[in-house]
Amino acid sequence: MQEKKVRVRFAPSPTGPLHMGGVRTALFNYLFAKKHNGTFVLRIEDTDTRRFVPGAEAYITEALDWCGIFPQEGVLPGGQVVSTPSEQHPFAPYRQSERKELYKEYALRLVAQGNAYYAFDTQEALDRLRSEAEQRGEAFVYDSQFREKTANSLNMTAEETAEKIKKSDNWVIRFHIPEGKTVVMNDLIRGEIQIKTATLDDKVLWKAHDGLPTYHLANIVDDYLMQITHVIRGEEWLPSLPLHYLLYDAFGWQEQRPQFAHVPLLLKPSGKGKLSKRDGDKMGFPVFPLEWTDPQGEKATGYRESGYFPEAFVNLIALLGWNPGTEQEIFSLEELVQAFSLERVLKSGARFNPEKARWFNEQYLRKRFPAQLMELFIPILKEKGIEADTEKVEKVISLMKNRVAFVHEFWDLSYYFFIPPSEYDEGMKKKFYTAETPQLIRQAIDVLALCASFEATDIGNTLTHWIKEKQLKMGQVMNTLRLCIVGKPTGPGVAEIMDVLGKKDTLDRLTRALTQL
RNA sequence: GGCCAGUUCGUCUAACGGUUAGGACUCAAGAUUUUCAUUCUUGCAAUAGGGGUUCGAUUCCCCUACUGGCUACCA
Repeated sequence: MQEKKVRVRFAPSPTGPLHMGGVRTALFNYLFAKKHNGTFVLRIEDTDTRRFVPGAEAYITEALDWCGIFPQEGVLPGGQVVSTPSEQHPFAPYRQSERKELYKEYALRLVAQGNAYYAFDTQEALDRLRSEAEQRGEAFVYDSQFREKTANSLNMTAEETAEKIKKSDNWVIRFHIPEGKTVVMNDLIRGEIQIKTATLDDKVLWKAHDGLPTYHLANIVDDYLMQITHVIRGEEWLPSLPLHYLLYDAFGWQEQRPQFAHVPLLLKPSGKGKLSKRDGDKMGFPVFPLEWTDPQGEKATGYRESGYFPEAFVNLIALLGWNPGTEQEIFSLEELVQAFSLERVLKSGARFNPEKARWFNEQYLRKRFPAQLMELFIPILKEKGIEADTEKVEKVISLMKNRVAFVHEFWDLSYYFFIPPSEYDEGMKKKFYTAETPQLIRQAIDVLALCASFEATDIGNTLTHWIKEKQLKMGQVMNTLRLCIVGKPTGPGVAEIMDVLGKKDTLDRLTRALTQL
């Protein structure tokens, strides 16, 4: 049998910024497509005119772009309208708002076939029924029983229906859930799932207020037209899978029905519920790939702005709800493509762990060359008013690289390379400052002044030679010198620090310590 | 409430009927070191509970509990 070429889509709706769970869904789609030499399509599902947020689509494309997840087909970064089909975009357009005209005929076809019907309930009436049911501790279901009692095209003549539609815009098209059937579905991750149609309600396919299809209709029609072979989406869609199966049946598209894979949700780091947009600020970590300012002007930080490398971000979300079955944890995008399979996607939700996220970034930071990190650190130094020569900055980075997880953490740990100490650690002073200390510092100045090359190993040798010769204590001397040049009890080796500072600065700092300690 | 799905160390996860239940993050201890960090070594820590099936259950089945999702003219 000839296997169909794999075609997957990521189909977000532009109602706000994509959060990391959404990015992960996109990533899984992308990995699956690449792995099978297929096509990854980006489609924008903007049928909800009420929740549409300007800028959200641009955010989505930019976020994917930052992650290195490039769609081959569909809506591309930059947002240009691809309205006519081309070789690269054979099923254009890819925004549902640009495809409006197309859905109506499918809705009408279902009505004509008896799989759907016009309903005339008002929003208020339904709301009332729902709240009444809720008060009785029940749930209102728009099911076969209700269907019989209310005004709709099923219990009206064709003329009456036509009349009513003509007179008012207040009609919707609902799917007619068949009675007494069991829908047997298959999910690539969860296996077989069965559900009785009696528990399903007649979902709206066509909305009255904006004259657009709902997600369910548009999604199925587009997946069919765009020849999608695999639908990889979040677990929150599992409950509508039976509807979607029934829709494929009603259209007679069983053969073209894609395979479904519902990926587990990302959960809050602690407490209840799925990861939501608000968690980030509360817990002190980003939930968005990129910074986002909502229309009300409220800002939420992003992984990019928090100093994460895109590779680290992609790596960490890939391992939430999926694992390769080996002990490898660090993966490039290419390696992920090779290793990925839907079979190894977990069924249960994954709690996001900010500490592990930090660890991932640390791993990627260490892989970077000092010169690369320097590029990122120099702007931070500039902000602090430091104009150091690149050779020195690169040396600092090399020395401090394995002490930080983020580039922005360099400053707090290495400012003393650029600014001489203005205060000295009290604890250290107590421990190492004695009556002989000034004398010791003067000697050190003399010894170091004679040090020819002033390179770390030479400084180290010179100092140890002097310490041994004078029968001084290594810890005592080194810590005293550290106190003088750094002012605090942390950092790389004293000789290394002196190397970076250079002879002049080192001696200056020692001299200054003589009067300031 | 109803429907669906899930449940292995605190967290992410491995083990697809037979393991001293493995790894990673975090934490703790030790070694190295002039300090701090790195590095290395070691340690703490889990199969939700109860029934079956089986010579043998983390693994298969059932019940309970808990968790998550859905229950819109939102996606």
